[in-house]
Amino acid sequence: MGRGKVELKRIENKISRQVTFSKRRSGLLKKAHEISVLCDAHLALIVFSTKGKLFEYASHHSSMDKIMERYERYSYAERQLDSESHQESWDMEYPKLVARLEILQRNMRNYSGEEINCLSMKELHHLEQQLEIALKRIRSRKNQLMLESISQLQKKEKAIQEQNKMLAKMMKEKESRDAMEVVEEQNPGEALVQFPSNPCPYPSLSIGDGQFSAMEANRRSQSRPDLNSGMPAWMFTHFSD
Amino acid sequence: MGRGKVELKRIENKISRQVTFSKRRSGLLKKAHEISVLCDAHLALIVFSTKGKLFEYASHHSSMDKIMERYERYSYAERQLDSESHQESWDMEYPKLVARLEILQRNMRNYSGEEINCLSMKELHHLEQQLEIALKRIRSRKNQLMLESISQLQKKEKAIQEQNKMLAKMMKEKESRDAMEVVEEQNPGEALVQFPSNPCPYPSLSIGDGQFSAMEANRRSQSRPDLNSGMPAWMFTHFSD
DNA sequence: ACCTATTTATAAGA
DNA sequence: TTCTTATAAATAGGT
Repeated sequence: MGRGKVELKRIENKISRQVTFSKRRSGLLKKAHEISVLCDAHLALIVFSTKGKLFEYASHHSSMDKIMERYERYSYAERQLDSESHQESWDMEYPKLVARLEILQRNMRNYSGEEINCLSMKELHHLEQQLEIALKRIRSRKNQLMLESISQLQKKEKAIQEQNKMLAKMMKEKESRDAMEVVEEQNPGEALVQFPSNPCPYPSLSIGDGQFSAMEANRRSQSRPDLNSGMPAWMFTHFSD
Repeated sequence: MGRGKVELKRIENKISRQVTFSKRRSGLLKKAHEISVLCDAHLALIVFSTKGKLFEYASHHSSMDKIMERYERYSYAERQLDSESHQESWDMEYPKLVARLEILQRNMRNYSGEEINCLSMKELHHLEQQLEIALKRIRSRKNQLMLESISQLQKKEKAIQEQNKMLAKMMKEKESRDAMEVVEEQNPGEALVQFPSNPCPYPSLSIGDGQFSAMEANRRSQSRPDLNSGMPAWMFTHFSD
């Protein structure tokens, strides 16, 4: 509709794209409003421009949140089925864990808001089960992290012991060499036992440090009150944070 | 656009409302798609018909979830301020519990998004504890509902037994009266025992029905697959749903 | 932002 | 629901 027909493809000219966006956006919002009034439909419309500006419409009936909440509840069943298949593979990759947690949060949202006053027994029960699942997953992930940490620690322990042995051997050699020198040169001005200035030519190892750095590289650091009762603080010191 | 002009008001005729809905819905979805393609806009559209059927559109760029998530991030700051004030009191009434759950979700949201890839042990642990708290509340609420239900049932049971007694008494009286009549009138044409056409002049009572109607009045009714394993379905029959 | 030739959407009817 | 068609609306391209 307009002077010329338009192909359904991205408008390359930035200016006319912007103009078209503005025109069609208002058209879309208008039509959304019309259908909601004429047909008594509940609807929500969210539009982000290319530049990230937000425009939204929600029918008079309900707020954006209400509708999104309803949507999520609606599509819960399907999602559940989607993720059901992953149920088994528990050590799933991070992206999947992300997705799962996203769904979980969504579900939590569903049950909050004014409606929680009116949650039925069934819904409460459902929620409870979801949370139980969430907990299971989180614990499984925690466990995985701990096991990884333990195995890392064990590796490092081994490496350090290796180093120890080596050092002990070096020391012994050095001692015996020194003793020989003392015997041969009789020069008491020198220190009897002298380590090289860098006593450890091997890569420095410290237990429990940095083994998750890749994983946790761009985590935001936020100060939150620490509610970690039940696990003594020292337990966390093996995990970079 | 069409044979006649239309006023912007709810179409009262149910049939034409439905027809208009169907037509305009597809128009709206089409336009939504067009603007997303032409202008490279990210958008999400959710439509519920009056009867509760869901229609949705999400631009190719991102899933519905992504867009809703983005939307929520957008309006996150404001919400945060709203609920911040409720932070402290812990054993609170429902409205406050609602607020608390909102905060919980918030926290969950914090841990999701791309950032979740990098959750640390500490953060996982924190999350776990929050979920445990949420579970506690939900269970406590469930318990409360069950206790309420039980006491309601007991009340009704009593009332019905009361009624039974009364009916039995009435019946007995009627019988003896009839017997007397038979003796006096010797008229075998009439039924020997005749209840009034409405056998129960008392308000009809049914166990376990409607005791939560006020609370659950405006819950939407949607058919979802029942995932409530662990509690037999019949258990829910005492709760209106 | 406004204008208007055109294209599109759709109301009514079948 | 789907199709047809007259007409109302939306809007592309221009100012």
